[in-house]
Amino acid sequence: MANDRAPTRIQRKNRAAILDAALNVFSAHGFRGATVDQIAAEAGLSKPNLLYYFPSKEAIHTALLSGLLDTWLDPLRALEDNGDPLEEILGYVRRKLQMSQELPRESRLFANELVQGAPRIHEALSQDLKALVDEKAALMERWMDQGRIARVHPYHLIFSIWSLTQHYADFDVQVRAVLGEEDPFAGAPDFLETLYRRLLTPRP
Amino acid sequence: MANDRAPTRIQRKNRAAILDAALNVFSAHGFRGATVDQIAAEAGLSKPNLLYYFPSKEAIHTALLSGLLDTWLDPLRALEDNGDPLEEILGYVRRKLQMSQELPRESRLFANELVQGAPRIHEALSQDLKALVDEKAALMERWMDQGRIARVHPYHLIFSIWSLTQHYADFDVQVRAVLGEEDPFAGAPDFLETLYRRLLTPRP
DNA sequence: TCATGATTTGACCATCTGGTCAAACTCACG
DNA sequence: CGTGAGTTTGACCAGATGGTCAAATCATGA
Repeated sequence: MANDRAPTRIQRKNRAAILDAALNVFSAHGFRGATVDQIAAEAGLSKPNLLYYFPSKEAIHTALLSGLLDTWLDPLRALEDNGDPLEEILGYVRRKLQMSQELPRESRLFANELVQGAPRIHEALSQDLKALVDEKAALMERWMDQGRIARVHPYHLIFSIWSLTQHYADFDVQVRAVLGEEDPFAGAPDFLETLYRRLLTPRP
Repeated sequence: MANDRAPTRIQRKNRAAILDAALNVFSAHGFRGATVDQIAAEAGLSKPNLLYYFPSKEAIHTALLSGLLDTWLDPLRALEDNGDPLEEILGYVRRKLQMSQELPRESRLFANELVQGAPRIHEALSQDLKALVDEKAALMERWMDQGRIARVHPYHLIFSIWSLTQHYADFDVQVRAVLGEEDPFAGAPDFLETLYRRLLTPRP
């Protein structure tokens, strides 16, 4: 059995292959829409073989989500009180947008989970995520008190960054259907920079 | 059989009940995650009875989507060249936000479909939706040419309105988990009005 | 009222799905 | 090379799922 000793070479390879395949399938069909057979096929394993590495479909999903949640929140964690507040926030926007471009599957994995009520990560949202957002919102509020950025509702400001950047990954089909040939990520960075500059530049 | 003659009273009632139940189930679980039994139960019908009114699960889904697409795009259609451009756009934002508040199931239905690659409405997106957006983007571009609103990429402007408003319906769980007690729709209208005023107010 | 079409249902079916298991195979290392 | 742990698989299972059908029930207007 795959116990909790140091993983063998084969274990590492197969676990990684399974998680990658699961990311493809879960992000494309949601939890209930994904099938173990499909994940196994995509990972190049038989179904029983896959279930030798993870005890259940649920376990794969959980492993994926919890393994990715940290990565997902890293850009926000990196928002700190160094230098110019506006540049800090613009940096966060840029990093988030870049993640949408480079990790669209991860974005859609979370989008699927959230839009369906987040039954499996609700706790992480109201614990870890809330704590992190509370902290960063407080930081932004301090910047506003000091007049270094314009005053807006800090939580809604954070929501806006999430929604504006993840939109390009989560609703990629729609964006591309509307834009036609034009690459979404050509115009997005400029648009978002303009938006947040105008929103947050301190006004007299 | 339910043919194409004028629908009876019972037909109207049951079809409506089915579509309402289907909206609940599809918006909560996505297409593959929804089951016919679940929809039938929620509509207060037996499964064979439900399948007497719609030939298949797919047919229910299609009927729902195409019936709702028009409603969904109405606010954008209402954006026209009357009065002040900025107020026109703010009105659009307000209507969209109101829809997120009042019709969250509809929003999540589309969100589910889009995030999973929109296999069933891809055509409507690249035909009707694209045409409508092209038209309204052109209108906005005219306003920008006339200096009546500040210049930004008109397509990304429209995407931003979609993402910022629908976020509150689609990712409701996350928003509420982070906000705690505070009602999301308390702060959202002000935040969005401020955002679009600052973004679009013509600058010297 | 009663005949006829509309509506409803229990029983059923084929397929899919998550998961199990014992047997077979492979690999690393003494 | 042999051996025991690690790995893989074909066959299988129970329950869920989309869908069918003939028979029963209901509603309505002539």
